[in-house]
Amino acid sequence: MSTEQSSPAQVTSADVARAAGVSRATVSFVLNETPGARVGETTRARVLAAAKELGYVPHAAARSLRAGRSDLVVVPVSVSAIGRLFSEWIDEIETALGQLGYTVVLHGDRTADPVAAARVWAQLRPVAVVAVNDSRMTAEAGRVLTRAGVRAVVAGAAEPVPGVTTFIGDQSEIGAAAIGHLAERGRGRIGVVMPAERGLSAFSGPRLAGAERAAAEHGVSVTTLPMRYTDDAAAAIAVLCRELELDAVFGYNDEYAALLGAAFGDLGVAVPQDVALVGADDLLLGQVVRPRLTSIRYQLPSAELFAETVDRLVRDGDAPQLPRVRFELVPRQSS
Amino acid sequence: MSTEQSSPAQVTSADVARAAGVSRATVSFVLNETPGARVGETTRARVLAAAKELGYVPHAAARSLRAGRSDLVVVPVSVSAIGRLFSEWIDEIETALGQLGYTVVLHGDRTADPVAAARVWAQLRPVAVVAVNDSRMTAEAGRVLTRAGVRAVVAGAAEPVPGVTTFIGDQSEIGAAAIGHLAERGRGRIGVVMPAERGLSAFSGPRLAGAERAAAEHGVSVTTLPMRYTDDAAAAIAVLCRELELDAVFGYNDEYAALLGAAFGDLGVAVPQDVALVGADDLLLGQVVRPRLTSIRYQLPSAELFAETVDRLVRDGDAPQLPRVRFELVPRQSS
DNA sequence: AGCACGTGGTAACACGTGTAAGCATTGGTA
DNA sequence: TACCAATGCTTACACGTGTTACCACGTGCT
Repeated sequence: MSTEQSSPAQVTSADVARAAGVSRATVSFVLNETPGARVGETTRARVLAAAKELGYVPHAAARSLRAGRSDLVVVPVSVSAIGRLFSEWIDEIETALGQLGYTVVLHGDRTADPVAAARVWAQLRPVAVVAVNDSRMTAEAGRVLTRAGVRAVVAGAAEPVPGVTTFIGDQSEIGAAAIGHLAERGRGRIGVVMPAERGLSAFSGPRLAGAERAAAEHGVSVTTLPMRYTDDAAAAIAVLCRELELDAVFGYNDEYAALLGAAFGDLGVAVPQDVALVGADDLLLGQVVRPRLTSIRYQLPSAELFAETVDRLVRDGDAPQLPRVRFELVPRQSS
Repeated sequence: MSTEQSSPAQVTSADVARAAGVSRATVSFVLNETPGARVGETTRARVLAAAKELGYVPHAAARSLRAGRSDLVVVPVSVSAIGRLFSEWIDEIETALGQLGYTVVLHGDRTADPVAAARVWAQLRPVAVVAVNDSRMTAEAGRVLTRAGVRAVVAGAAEPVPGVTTFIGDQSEIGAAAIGHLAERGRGRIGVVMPAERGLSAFSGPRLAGAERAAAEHGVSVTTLPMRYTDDAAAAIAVLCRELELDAVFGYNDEYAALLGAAFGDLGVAVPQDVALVGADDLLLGQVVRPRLTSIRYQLPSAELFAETVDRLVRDGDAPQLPRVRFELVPRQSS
């Protein structure tokens, strides 16, 4: 009944060695093309054939356990909480790091406690953790990771995080730019949309803070407008804006601003005549809606530069500073 | 200079054992709360204190190597290639599986060859691979994974994949529903947008096939319109539609349809009078633009049910069939 | 013959963990 | 006193891999 060739549950390099009639060490030399090792041509061919025949796939855990380090890069990010801008950037970073030989995985847990989250990442013993837009990368979280042998700990934040390679991009500048622009256009009673969705507070908090800072400078008033990303919520906020007699709204980003803009239209409120509207992130969506949205554009560092920086950190333990993220206002029809 | 308490590069359970003055086995018993093990109360406290003091984090690779299985679930998905609908669903699946004790990671490589991709996933020796919207989960890829000890291999596809737990949702029904709707409204010369973006062909191919099938049934004509997701490309396609005298367009999904709808507006082409427009995926975006987009709604199984199915597959090797994905046309102003 | 040396390969250890098996001590019972 | 059982802990092995050290075997040179 049972045939000899029924393969074991897990195909290991020992199985390949047995099939090729050589030792396990030889298999390792052939499959990894180990520089210093000498293996005969016929043996090499026999090993490769056996590996292919058995469908051998190396065990990354065992490999990294032995090597003392993995090729894993963990990127904490909640897929539903990022717009197109960051999605595409992260996609490019994955590709760029992949070409450098790293295995990138995204991890989307929403553990609130930074240290608990860091502990989860640390369990995987990655060679790098890259929190491009995750506010949980605190100094203490960084220590947990460093202690677990993570070579490159990178965070995007407004200010340097001690012990962490910080990549500076101050979201509050976005809020400030939006309010400054509206104030210059003569608006004085300004609403600021705060998304109620989970996972977005890392962005919305700083944007609001920047808005309030700029409002104080320009002598205008700011009202926070908590809003969920639904049709009904937008309609309610539009009504509220009219009741409060606001003459401008900063919509957090283009998605929320577009939704609110449509609600204004349904209500007969003219944009920008009655209410000026400013979005952010410069998504294509802002050019799909009418009136086209005034927005604020990011200039993120190229994925290649970013990947190279991570690679340097892993290999040398040090790397040149990444350029600061720059923001630029793009005026369109809505303000 | 050097103090005794400078901790080693990697804190292991042996370090904890040394600090607590017990054996490594005892440490394992305490930290894992091993059912059959008996450890005294004072010893237990000493171990916990030492672990906390040293900031010990277990090594997932070593653990799963010893245990023979990991708690990893790999979800192949390119973050930039999915809309809001799938993003939120995947987010919920992550949460649900996380509560069942799994560690979910998203992996976004775009290796074209299914077997090569499967080999990359297999290296991580996950306990499950869940390809909810990845066309690379072929029968052969499934074999590679099964051979590597993956217990649950799940795929979303139009037809059952041999050897893989398939979760049926036929994207071609979307194209068919759109064309059927347009034909019933008296449209006869219909364009079908095909996105040129990488990673979307898994969706667009079946949708086009369904459209062509329905067109043959209803005796209407179909023209494919390859389009990138940019303002300029949409404008060019709009001009093309006018030249070809099309009276309707199925826009692949709401995002592409909205972009094209705006281009029609700029060109003075009236929607739906001159050209009817149908999107898909029922994104909120479709209700943000004017006219509101007729769309096609998905009904995906709940994340909890999905997670439970994966869990069953892992534990029992078998699970009840997931409900088929249902599609429903939502008529609005654009058609 | 004796020696050096290149070639092709193997044996054995280490990585960090979980757990089965075993050992010492203690208390209770015959 | 002798034996059993429970308690509390340790010793030792296995998981799959990479790599260092070593061995066997020619072959050419002195």
